[in-house]
Amino acid sequence: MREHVDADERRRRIVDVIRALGEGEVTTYGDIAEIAGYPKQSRLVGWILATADDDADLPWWRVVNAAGRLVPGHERTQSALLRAEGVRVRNGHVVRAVHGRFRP
DNA sequence: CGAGTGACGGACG
DNA sequence: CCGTCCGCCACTC
Repeated sequence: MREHVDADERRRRIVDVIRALGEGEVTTYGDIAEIAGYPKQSRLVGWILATADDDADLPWWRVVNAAGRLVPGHERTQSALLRAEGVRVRNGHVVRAVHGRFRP
């Protein structure tokens, strides 16, 4: 029982951090995990986003990996959404965000 | 219970 | 830039 609660807690905190991302703000999986209080657990963030419902109200397009690489299979959609917020994207990578922790 | 997998990351070659 | 290892969590077989 304890385990399930902890896992749910982690998921909840991470989702909250992602929801807090604003326009033009780009952050990495690793930073989200760290901000949520679970450093080094970037895979957990990726898993949560990958299994999240489409109507989960999560700005997934503002999350990229440490190299700035866009989500495999969603580059078109993601780059369009990011560019609409003023984020510079090139060759499937975020070159420069308006806000956020991501730094090339 | 162990191996494999994944929208990850960092160290190495 | 690519591939390999290892570490991390959750989940499937």
